[in-house]
Amino acid sequence: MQKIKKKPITNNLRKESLNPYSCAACNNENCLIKRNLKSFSNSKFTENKNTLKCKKGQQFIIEGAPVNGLFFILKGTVKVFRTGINGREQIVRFAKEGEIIGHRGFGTEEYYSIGAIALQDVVLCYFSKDNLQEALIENPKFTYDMMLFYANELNRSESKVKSISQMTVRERIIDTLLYIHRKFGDLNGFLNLPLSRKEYADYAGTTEEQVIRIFSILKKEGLILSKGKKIGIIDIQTLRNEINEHNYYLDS
DNA sequence: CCATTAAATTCAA
DNA sequence: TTGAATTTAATGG
Repeated sequence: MQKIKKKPITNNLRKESLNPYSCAACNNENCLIKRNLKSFSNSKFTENKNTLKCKKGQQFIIEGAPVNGLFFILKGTVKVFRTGINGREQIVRFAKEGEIIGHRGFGTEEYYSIGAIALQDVVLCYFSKDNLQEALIENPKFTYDMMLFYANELNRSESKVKSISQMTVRERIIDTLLYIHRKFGDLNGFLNLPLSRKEYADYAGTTEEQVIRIFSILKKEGLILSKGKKIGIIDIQTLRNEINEHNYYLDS
C-alpha cells in the first residue's frame, strides 16, 4: 500500500522576497533562536545566517575540519557520529528540527571531533562564529538558554558513558529504542524515525547482527514489532522496567 | 565474521 | 503504477 501525501506547497508564500528559510517564517518553537527572536534588538543577526540544503545521506560536517560556526536544523533529522578505534562508527546522538549541531567545537576547539550526516533531506541554518558571538554577548536570555542546552547535553553524554560501560547488549538496545521513542515519538505505532539496524547498533555500541538477534527475541516476547525498517514498541512499560531496574544500582 | 537467501526500498520507464 | 535493480534484513555456518 502506498501512502499518498498531498502537500499544499505554495499557499503561504506571499512575496517571493520573503525568504522561506528566514527565522520569521520558521516555526520550530524549540529552536533557541526562534524562541528568543523578539529579544534580538537588531535583525542583522538572523539576516546574516546562511541556509544550506543537504540530500539524504550527505555529510555536512567532517571530522577534523575547522570550526567556523554553528549549525541549526531547520528541517529534517541528522546523525552525529565519531569514528572509533577500528574505523567503527559510534553514533553520538540523533538530532531533529530546531537542534544545534557542532556546538561542542564552538569557542574553544578549533576542529570538529565529530561528523554529521543527514538522515533525510535536511535544511540547515548556519551562523558564523563572529555573528553568533555578538548575539550571545548582547543577549543574556539567549545565552542562558544556550547554557541550559549545554548542561543538558553534558548530562546526557555522561549517562551514555554509564550505559555503554555497564549495561548488557540487550539493555543498551532497549535503551536505544526508548531514546528514539522519547525523542521522536511514534507514528501509526511505529517509531517516527527510520533507522537501519546498523544505525541502532552504532548508537548502542554493538554490532548489526546483535541488534537483529535481540530484535527478533524482543519480537518473540511480544515487546516490539517490526515491519522492514520500521520498529514499533508494543509494551513500553516492560521495556522501561528492564532498564530502570538496572538504573537503581547504577545511580548509587 | 562471512555467505546465502528473503524481504524491502528505490528508481525509472 | 509496475517490476527490475539495488540495498537491507535475517539466519546459519
